[in-house]
Amino acid sequence: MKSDGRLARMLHVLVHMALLGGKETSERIAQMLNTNPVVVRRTLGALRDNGIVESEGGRGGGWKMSKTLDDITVLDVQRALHKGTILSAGVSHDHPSCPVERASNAVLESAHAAAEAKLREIYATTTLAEIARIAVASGGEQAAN
Amino acid sequence: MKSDGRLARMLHVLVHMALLGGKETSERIAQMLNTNPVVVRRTLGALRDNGIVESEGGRGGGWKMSKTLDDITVLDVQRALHKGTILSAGVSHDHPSCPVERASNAVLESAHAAAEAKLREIYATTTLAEIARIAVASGGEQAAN
DNA sequence: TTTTTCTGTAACCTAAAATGTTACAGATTG
DNA sequence: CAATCTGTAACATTTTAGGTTACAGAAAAA
Ligand code: FES
Ligand code: FES
Repeated sequence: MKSDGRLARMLHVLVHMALLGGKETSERIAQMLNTNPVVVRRTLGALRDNGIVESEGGRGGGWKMSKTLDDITVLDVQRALHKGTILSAGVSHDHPSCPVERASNAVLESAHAAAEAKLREIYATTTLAEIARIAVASGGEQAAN
Repeated sequence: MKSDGRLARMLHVLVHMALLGGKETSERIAQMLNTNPVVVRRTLGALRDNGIVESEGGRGGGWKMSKTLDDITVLDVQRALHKGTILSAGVSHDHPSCPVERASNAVLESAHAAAEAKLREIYATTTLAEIARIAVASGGEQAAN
């Protein structure tokens, strides 16, 4: 498949919106993401349904944040975009009654569950404010670009 | 894409081969994986190139293990199948000069690196013998199936 | 009230990667 | 030589994110 870049893109957009003032239109966000307004509406729509941003139609409308960067974690955005687990184990279903297949799957699933726990822990303790801080700190020189 | 079940399948096949005697043909393995002999050759071929199994052509040929279950870890099989990292962060490349995009990507990559470290640690300390033990212990009753 | 500017969706097409399939070439044994 | 295997090439299929086109509807502005 094409790799899933929604989480990275949404983090980018949210930090952008918070840092550079207020409302942004789908068209402008599409330009900064190098894509199409429809893709933006689709993806930001999921964040709206989870109370992270708000949208307003009509002239002068657009998107704005519903929370501050301090009140949004990476995990919040992740959950808005994908229900269910973050990682998946890639098990096999070739011979469901076979104990060996079940044991193999169980080992892989348990390992992935441990890795996912680690990932969720980091996502849950990383706020978008932290990303903004890193960006401001590291991007000072290149900001004039 | 279709989800990648190669690791799970290969664990299954290797434990099967070790437990149920010696040589197996691509045709027989394909039946137990509910697939095609060509898929089996492709996938087992990667394990052969990494010294985990050996193949022999011609009449009476087939596949057999090059090591014991104790000497193969899940990580060995993983590395034979995929070079490079296990997890990937799904970063964005929409605006490479933007410090915010870079910070977002960096945070995601670092989180995934931590999760991957956990995963590799488990893979590296789990031998196929352990999978065999779990299968034998849990599958006793259903083995008659 | 008409025009302009936005969002919201439906209904496609495209891309990428694993898997499945068909068809042979080549090796090895009997 | 015949039979049985592996090794590959060359497709077709499946899945899911992303991209595109085309409108409908809402709201401000004129
Ligand atoms: S383009 Fe606006 S923050 Fe990156
Ligand atoms: S089919 Fe042989 S071990 Fe599962």
